[in-house]
Amino acid sequence: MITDARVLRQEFVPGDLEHRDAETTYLSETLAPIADGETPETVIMHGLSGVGKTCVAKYIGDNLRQEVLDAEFQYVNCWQHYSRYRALHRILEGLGQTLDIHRQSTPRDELFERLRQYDGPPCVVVLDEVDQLEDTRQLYHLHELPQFSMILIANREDAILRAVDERLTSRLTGSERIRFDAYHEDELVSIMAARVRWGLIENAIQDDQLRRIADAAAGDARVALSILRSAARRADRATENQITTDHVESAIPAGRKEVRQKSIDTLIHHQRVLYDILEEHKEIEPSALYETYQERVEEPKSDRTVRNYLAKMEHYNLIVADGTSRDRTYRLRE
DNA sequence: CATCCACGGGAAAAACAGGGTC
DNA sequence: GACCCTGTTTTTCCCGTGGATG
Repeated sequence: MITDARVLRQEFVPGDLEHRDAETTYLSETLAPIADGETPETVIMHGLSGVGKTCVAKYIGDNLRQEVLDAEFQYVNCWQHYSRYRALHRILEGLGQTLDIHRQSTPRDELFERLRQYDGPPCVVVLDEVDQLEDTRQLYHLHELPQFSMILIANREDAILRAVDERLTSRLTGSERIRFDAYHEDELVSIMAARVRWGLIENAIQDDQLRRIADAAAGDARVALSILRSAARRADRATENQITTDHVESAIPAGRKEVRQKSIDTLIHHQRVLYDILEEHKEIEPSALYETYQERVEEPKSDRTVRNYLAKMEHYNLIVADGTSRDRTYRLRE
Protein backbone atom coordinates (compact mmCIF):
# COMPACT_ATOMS: atom_id res chain seq x y z
CA MET A 1 0.00 0.00 0.00
CA ILE A 2 2.53 2.61 1.11
CA THR A 3 5.50 2.82 -1.24
CA ASP A 4 7.14 5.93 0.14
CA ALA A 5 6.11 7.07 3.59
CA ARG A 6 8.22 10.20 3.45
CA VAL A 7 6.06 12.04 0.96
CA LEU A 8 3.02 11.63 3.19
CA ARG A 9 4.71 13.41 6.02
CA GLN A 10 3.65 16.94 6.71
CA GLU A 11 7.20 18.36 6.70
CA PHE A 12 7.87 17.00 3.25
CA VAL A 13 8.47 19.81 0.78
CA PRO A 14 7.38 18.73 -2.69
CA GLY A 15 9.58 19.58 -5.65
CA ASP A 16 6.67 21.30 -7.27
CA LEU A 17 4.36 23.43 -5.17
CA GLU A 18 0.80 23.23 -6.28
CA HIS A 19 -1.59 26.15 -6.08
CA ARG A 20 0.92 28.51 -4.63
CA ASP A 21 2.39 29.74 -7.90
CA ALA A 22 1.39 33.34 -7.35
CA GLU A 23 2.81 33.43 -3.85
CA THR A 24 5.96 31.59 -4.85
CA THR A 25 6.63 33.81 -7.83
CA TYR A 26 6.00 36.92 -5.84
CA LEU A 27 8.36 35.82 -3.11
CA SER A 28 11.16 34.87 -5.44
CA GLU A 29 10.82 38.17 -7.31
CA THR A 30 11.07 40.03 -4.05
CA LEU A 31 14.20 38.12 -3.14
CA ALA A 32 15.70 38.46 -6.61
CA PRO A 33 17.95 41.44 -5.76
CA ILE A 34 20.03 39.10 -3.64
CA ALA A 35 21.59 37.72 -6.82
CA ASP A 36 23.01 41.19 -7.53
CA GLY A 37 24.34 41.55 -4.05
CA GLU A 38 21.55 43.83 -2.90
CA THR A 39 19.44 43.45 0.20
CA PRO A 40 15.84 42.52 -0.55
CA GLU A 41 12.92 44.09 1.27
CA THR A 42 11.55 42.35 4.32
CA VAL A 43 8.65 40.11 3.40
CA ILE A 44 5.66 39.42 5.62
CA MET A 45 3.71 36.24 5.00
CA HIS A 46 0.50 35.62 6.84
CA GLY A 47 -2.46 33.27 6.77
CA LEU A 48 -4.12 30.53 8.79
CA SER A 49 -2.29 27.36 9.72
CA GLY A 50 -1.91 24.68 7.11
CA VAL A 51 -2.09 26.98 4.13
CA GLY A 52 1.48 26.52 2.94
CA LYS A 53 3.35 29.50 4.38
CA THR A 54 6.17 27.48 5.81
CA CYS A 55 6.18 25.21 2.81
CA VAL A 56 6.56 28.09 0.36
CA ALA A 57 9.34 29.61 2.44
CA LYS A 58 11.29 26.37 2.55
CA TYR A 59 10.68 25.73 -1.12
CA ILE A 60 12.06 29.13 -2.00
CA GLY A 61 15.01 28.47 0.23
CA ASP A 62 15.87 25.31 -1.65
CA ASN A 63 15.55 27.10 -4.97
CA LEU A 64 17.65 29.96 -3.80
CA ARG A 65 20.48 27.71 -2.81
CA GLN A 66 20.36 26.02 -6.17
CA GLU A 67 20.09 29.10 -8.34
CA VAL A 68 22.14 31.63 -6.47
CA LEU A 69 25.25 29.87 -5.36
CA ASP A 70 26.31 32.67 -3.13
CA ALA A 71 23.34 32.81 -0.81
CA GLU A 72 22.56 31.45 2.60
CA PHE A 73 19.13 30.54 3.84
CA GLN A 74 18.23 30.06 7.47
CA TYR A 75 14.94 28.90 8.85
CA VAL A 76 14.05 29.60 12.47
CA ASN A 77 10.90 28.42 14.13
CA CYS A 78 10.28 30.99 16.81
CA TRP A 79 7.99 28.67 18.70
CA GLN A 80 10.99 26.58 19.57
CA HIS A 81 13.49 29.40 19.67
CA TYR A 82 11.53 32.17 21.27
CA SER A 83 14.17 33.81 23.39
CA ARG A 84 16.59 36.25 21.88
CA TYR A 85 19.48 34.00 22.65
CA ARG A 86 17.98 30.89 21.11
CA ALA A 87 16.83 32.58 17.94
CA LEU A 88 20.19 34.21 17.29
CA HIS A 89 22.01 31.07 18.26
CA ARG A 90 19.93 29.12 15.82
CA ILE A 91 20.89 31.46 12.98
CA LEU A 92 24.57 31.34 13.84
CA GLU A 93 24.39 27.61 14.16
CA GLY A 94 22.93 27.40 10.69
CA LEU A 95 25.71 29.55 9.38
CA GLY A 96 28.26 27.35 11.07
CA GLN A 97 29.50 30.16 13.26
CA THR A 98 28.87 28.69 16.67
CA LEU A 99 31.78 26.33 16.82
CA ASP A 100 33.73 28.33 19.34
CA ILE A 101 30.88 29.82 21.30
CA HIS A 102 31.04 28.59 24.84
CA ARG A 103 28.12 29.64 26.93
CA GLN A 104 30.15 30.64 29.88
CA SER A 105 32.65 32.78 28.07
CA THR A 106 30.17 34.41 25.76
CA PRO A 107 30.01 38.06 26.70
CA ARG A 108 26.82 40.03 26.49
CA ASP A 109 25.52 40.39 22.96
CA GLU A 110 28.41 38.44 21.57
CA LEU A 111 25.94 36.48 19.52
CA PHE A 112 24.65 39.53 17.80
CA GLU A 113 28.14 40.82 17.32
CA ARG A 114 28.93 37.63 15.49
CA LEU A 115 26.06 38.26 13.14
CA ARG A 116 27.19 41.81 12.55
CA GLN A 117 30.60 40.60 11.61
CA TYR A 118 29.29 37.85 9.43
CA ASP A 119 30.76 38.45 6.00
CA GLY A 120 29.70 35.34 4.14
CA PRO A 121 27.22 35.34 1.29
CA PRO A 122 23.98 37.28 1.79
CA CYS A 123 21.57 35.45 4.00
CA VAL A 124 17.82 35.14 3.99
CA VAL A 125 16.45 34.51 7.46
CA VAL A 126 12.99 33.05 7.79
CA LEU A 127 11.37 33.70 11.14
CA ASP A 128 8.37 31.43 11.39
CA GLU A 129 5.76 32.17 14.06
CA VAL A 130 7.56 35.42 14.60
CA ASP A 131 4.88 36.75 16.94
CA GLN A 132 6.17 34.24 19.49
CA LEU A 133 9.50 35.96 19.75
CA GLU A 134 9.99 37.40 23.20
CA ASP A 135 12.53 40.08 22.59
CA THR A 136 11.92 41.74 19.29
CA ARG A 137 14.57 44.40 19.62
CA GLN A 138 16.98 41.96 18.08
CA LEU A 139 14.77 41.83 15.07
CA TYR A 140 15.26 45.52 14.61
CA HIS A 141 19.00 45.19 14.85
CA LEU A 142 18.99 42.31 12.44
CA HIS A 143 17.05 44.45 10.05
CA GLU A 144 19.88 46.95 10.15
CA LEU A 145 22.44 44.52 8.87
CA PRO A 146 22.74 44.61 5.09
CA GLN A 147 23.92 41.03 4.80
CA PHE A 148 20.61 39.74 6.17
CA SER A 149 17.14 39.92 4.74
CA MET A 150 14.08 38.64 6.50
CA ILE A 151 10.92 36.73 5.83
CA LEU A 152 8.48 37.04 8.70
CA ILE A 153 5.71 34.49 9.04
CA ALA A 154 2.69 34.56 11.32
CA ASN A 155 -0.95 33.64 11.37
CA ARG A 156 -2.16 37.17 11.62
CA GLU A 157 -0.63 40.18 9.99
CA ASP A 158 -1.46 42.46 12.89
CA ALA A 159 0.19 40.00 15.28
CA ILE A 160 3.48 40.63 13.52
CA LEU A 161 3.20 44.35 13.73
CA ARG A 162 2.16 44.15 17.36
CA ALA A 163 5.00 41.81 18.25
CA VAL A 164 7.64 43.84 16.53
CA ASP A 165 9.62 46.70 17.99
CA GLU A 166 7.97 50.02 17.16
CA ARG A 167 11.09 51.29 15.45
CA LEU A 168 10.71 48.42 13.06
CA THR A 169 6.98 48.80 12.62
CA SER A 170 7.37 52.04 10.73
CA ARG A 171 9.86 50.45 8.39
CA LEU A 172 7.67 47.47 7.80
CA THR A 173 4.64 49.44 6.74
CA GLY A 174 6.03 49.60 3.24
CA SER A 175 7.31 46.05 3.13
CA GLU A 176 6.01 43.28 0.91
CA ARG A 177 2.99 41.38 2.15
CA ILE A 178 1.85 38.00 1.01
CA ARG A 179 -1.50 36.76 2.19
CA PHE A 180 -2.24 33.05 2.11
CA ASP A 181 -5.88 32.08 1.86
CA ALA A 182 -7.24 28.73 2.97
CA TYR A 183 -7.11 26.04 0.32
CA HIS A 184 -10.24 25.25 -1.61
CA GLU A 185 -11.49 21.70 -1.64
CA ASP A 186 -10.24 21.13 -5.20
CA GLU A 187 -6.80 22.35 -4.25
CA LEU A 188 -6.58 20.08 -1.25
CA VAL A 189 -7.68 17.18 -3.40
CA SER A 190 -4.95 17.74 -5.94
CA ILE A 191 -2.34 18.30 -3.25
CA MET A 192 -3.26 14.96 -1.77
CA ALA A 193 -3.48 13.33 -5.20
CA ALA A 194 0.13 14.30 -5.89
CA ARG A 195 1.28 12.73 -2.63
CA VAL A 196 -0.77 9.65 -3.39
CA ARG A 197 0.96 9.28 -6.76
CA TRP A 198 4.37 9.41 -5.13
CA GLY A 199 3.70 7.60 -1.92
CA LEU A 200 1.03 4.96 -2.48
CA ILE A 201 0.47 2.12 -4.89
CA GLU A 202 -1.75 2.73 -7.87
CA ASN A 203 -5.50 3.02 -7.42
CA ALA A 204 -5.05 3.06 -3.70
CA ILE A 205 -7.70 5.69 -3.16
CA GLN A 206 -10.70 7.05 -5.03
CA ASP A 207 -11.27 10.62 -5.99
CA ASP A 208 -14.43 11.01 -3.97
CA GLN A 209 -12.60 9.71 -0.92
CA LEU A 210 -10.00 12.44 -1.31
CA ARG A 211 -12.86 14.85 -1.63
CA ARG A 212 -14.31 13.59 1.63
CA ILE A 213 -10.98 14.11 3.36
CA ALA A 214 -10.61 17.59 1.89
CA ASP A 215 -14.05 18.46 3.17
CA ALA A 216 -13.18 17.26 6.65
CA ALA A 217 -9.91 19.20 6.64
CA ALA A 218 -11.64 22.54 6.07
CA GLY A 219 -8.86 24.18 4.09
CA ASP A 220 -6.01 22.99 6.29
CA ALA A 221 -3.49 20.96 4.32
CA ARG A 222 -1.80 19.78 7.48
CA VAL A 223 -5.01 18.16 8.67
CA ALA A 224 -5.79 16.76 5.21
CA LEU A 225 -2.42 15.06 4.95
CA SER A 226 -2.69 13.77 8.47
CA ILE A 227 -6.03 12.14 7.68
CA LEU A 228 -4.69 10.74 4.44
CA ARG A 229 -1.69 9.29 6.22
CA SER A 230 -3.87 7.73 8.87
CA ALA A 231 -6.19 6.19 6.28
CA ALA A 232 -3.25 4.76 4.35
CA ARG A 233 -1.80 3.25 7.50
CA ARG A 234 -5.12 1.62 8.29
CA ALA A 235 -5.37 0.05 4.87
CA ASP A 236 -1.72 -0.94 5.09
CA ARG A 237 -2.20 -2.71 8.38
CA ALA A 238 -5.22 -4.53 7.01
CA THR A 239 -3.00 -5.53 4.08
CA GLU A 240 -5.53 -4.29 1.61
CA ASN A 241 -4.51 -2.64 -1.61
CA GLN A 242 -7.30 -0.11 -1.57
CA ILE A 243 -8.36 2.39 1.01
CA THR A 244 -11.96 1.78 1.94
CA THR A 245 -14.55 4.32 2.97
CA ASP A 246 -14.36 2.86 6.46
CA HIS A 247 -10.65 3.58 6.58
CA VAL A 248 -11.31 7.15 5.57
CA GLU A 249 -14.12 7.72 8.03
CA SER A 250 -12.19 6.38 10.97
CA ALA A 251 -9.08 8.25 9.84
CA ILE A 252 -10.86 11.60 10.04
CA PRO A 253 -11.02 11.83 13.83
CA ALA A 254 -7.67 10.06 14.08
CA GLY A 255 -6.01 12.49 11.71
CA ARG A 256 -7.37 15.48 13.56
CA LYS A 257 -6.28 13.96 16.81
CA GLU A 258 -2.77 13.43 15.50
CA VAL A 259 -2.38 17.12 14.68
CA ARG A 260 -3.66 17.97 18.12
CA GLN A 261 -1.57 15.35 19.86
CA LYS A 262 1.57 16.95 18.50
CA SER A 263 0.77 20.07 20.45
CA ILE A 264 -0.21 18.17 23.57
CA ASP A 265 3.10 16.35 23.55
CA THR A 266 4.97 19.60 23.85
CA LEU A 267 3.23 20.50 27.12
CA ILE A 268 5.22 20.34 30.32
CA HIS A 269 3.82 18.45 33.29
CA HIS A 270 2.04 21.40 34.92
CA GLN A 271 0.43 22.39 31.67
CA ARG A 272 -0.63 18.84 31.11
CA VAL A 273 -2.34 18.76 34.49
CA LEU A 274 -4.24 21.90 33.53
CA TYR A 275 -5.18 20.31 30.26
CA ASP A 276 -6.48 17.21 32.00
CA ILE A 277 -8.57 19.27 34.37
CA LEU A 278 -10.10 21.14 31.46
CA GLU A 279 -10.78 17.86 29.77
CA GLU A 280 -12.91 16.81 32.72
CA HIS A 281 -14.95 19.98 32.74
CA LYS A 282 -16.96 21.39 29.93
CA GLU A 283 -16.12 24.81 31.21
CA ILE A 284 -14.36 26.07 34.31
CA GLU A 285 -13.72 29.44 35.90
CA PRO A 286 -10.15 30.52 36.68
CA SER A 287 -10.32 30.29 40.46
CA ALA A 288 -11.76 26.79 40.43
CA LEU A 289 -9.22 25.73 37.85
CA TYR A 290 -6.37 27.02 39.94
CA GLU A 291 -7.67 25.38 43.10
CA THR A 292 -8.01 22.03 41.43
CA TYR A 293 -4.57 22.43 39.96
CA GLN A 294 -3.09 23.14 43.39
CA GLU A 295 -4.60 19.96 44.75
CA ARG A 296 -3.30 17.78 41.98
CA VAL A 297 0.26 18.86 41.80
CA GLU A 298 3.11 18.38 44.26
CA GLU A 299 4.57 21.83 44.13
CA PRO A 300 2.10 24.18 42.51
CA LYS A 301 3.37 27.19 40.62
CA SER A 302 1.99 30.63 41.37
CA ASP A 303 -1.27 31.75 39.84
CA ARG A 304 0.59 34.19 37.64
CA THR A 305 2.69 31.39 36.19
CA VAL A 306 -0.41 29.34 35.59
CA ARG A 307 -1.88 32.26 33.67
CA ASN A 308 1.21 32.25 31.50
CA TYR A 309 0.81 28.54 30.90
CA LEU A 310 -2.81 28.98 29.93
CA ALA A 311 -1.95 31.80 27.56
CA LYS A 312 0.60 29.57 25.91
CA MET A 313 -1.87 26.73 25.58
CA GLU A 314 -4.41 29.08 24.12
CA HIS A 315 -1.88 30.05 21.50
CA TYR A 316 -1.35 26.40 20.69
CA ASN A 317 -5.06 26.29 19.89
CA LEU A 318 -5.53 23.67 22.57
CA ILE A 319 -7.80 25.67 24.78
CA VAL A 320 -10.19 28.58 24.49
CA ALA A 321 -10.60 31.40 26.95
CA ASP A 322 -14.02 33.01 26.89
CA GLY A 323 -14.66 36.39 28.42
CA THR A 324 -12.08 39.03 29.23
CA SER A 325 -12.78 39.88 32.83
CA ARG A 326 -14.74 38.36 35.70
CA ASP A 327 -16.70 36.37 33.20
CA ARG A 328 -13.60 34.51 32.06
CA THR A 329 -13.91 30.74 31.67
CA TYR A 330 -11.60 28.16 30.13
CA ARG A 331 -12.44 25.13 28.05
CA LEU A 332 -10.84 22.77 25.60
CA ARG A 333 -11.02 23.68 21.96
CA GLU A 334 -13.69 21.77 20.07
C1' DC B 1 -21.01 53.45 41.74
C1' DA B 2 -18.02 50.70 44.52
C1' DT B 3 -16.26 46.36 44.48
C1' DC B 4 -14.46 42.30 42.75
C1' DC B 5 -11.86 39.21 39.70
C1' DA B 6 -8.97 38.25 36.51
C1' DC B 7 -5.65 39.71 33.15
C1' DG B 8 -1.19 40.67 31.64
C1' DG B 9 3.09 43.90 31.53
C1' DG B 10 7.33 44.52 33.70
C1' DA B 11 10.98 44.12 37.13
C1' DA B 12 13.28 41.39 40.10
C1' DA B 13 14.47 37.10 42.05
C1' DA B 14 15.38 32.36 41.68
C1' DA B 15 16.74 28.44 39.14
C1' DC B 16 19.43 26.51 35.68
C1' DA B 17 23.45 25.56 32.48
C1' DG B 18 27.92 24.92 31.16
C1' DG B 19 32.63 25.69 31.80
C1' DG B 20 36.70 26.85 34.39
C1' DT B 21 39.46 26.39 38.81
C1' DC B 22 41.39 24.63 42.60
C1' DG C 1 33.97 16.89 42.85
C1' DA C 2 32.57 21.24 45.29
C1' DC C 3 32.48 25.90 44.02
C1' DC C 4 32.36 30.07 41.43
C1' DC C 5 31.39 32.86 37.27
C1' DT C 6 28.51 34.56 33.60
C1' DG C 7 24.82 34.40 30.98
C1' DT C 8 20.04 32.39 30.04
C1' DT C 9 15.47 31.00 31.32
C1' DT C 10 11.75 30.43 34.39
C1' DT C 11 9.09 31.93 38.13
C1' DT C 12 7.43 35.11 41.24
C1' DC C 13 6.02 39.54 42.92
C1' DC C 14 3.85 43.90 42.27
C1' DC C 15 0.49 46.51 40.29
C1' DG C 16 -2.39 49.20 36.96
C1' DT C 17 -6.35 48.34 34.00
C1' DG C 18 -10.88 47.18 32.95
C1' DG C 19 -14.90 44.79 32.30
C1' DA C 20 -18.49 42.42 35.07
C1' DT C 21 -21.48 42.41 39.09
C1' DG C 22 -24.34 43.42 42.87
